[in-house]
Amino acid sequence: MKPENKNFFERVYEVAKLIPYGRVTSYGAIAKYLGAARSARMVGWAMNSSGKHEDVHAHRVVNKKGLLTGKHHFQGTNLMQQLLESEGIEVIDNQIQNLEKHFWDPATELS
DNA sequence: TTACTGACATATA
DNA sequence: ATATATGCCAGTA
Repeated sequence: MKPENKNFFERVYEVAKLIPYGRVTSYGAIAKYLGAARSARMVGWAMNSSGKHEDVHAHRVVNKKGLLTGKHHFQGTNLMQQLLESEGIEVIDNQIQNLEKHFWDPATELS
């Protein structure tokens, strides 16, 4: 079955749901996995609508620099950071430390 | 309808 | 290395 049948957004949601505990990924990685490496913005936009998808771990999706750019869109202020820290990820000043260590690439992990 | 914005990334200067 | 410009698609004004 071809996942391509689904809409771009749904695929983004699926990948976001597949992100394992204590791992993070980047918009570009997801976009690339979906075949739209240059549509990273859409990934973030999809996350914006993730409010309808509770299973989507939007807080585990960060930009290529490991910077919590989307934290501003979360409820409070440091909710996203605390969630990541709660998973064992070290986050300082909205930036993930040891990003490579926590990075989770769908194209690699999911093949 | 067109124009602008947006949780990014890559290319070029 | 930093700064500026462009692309991607969808939503909102």
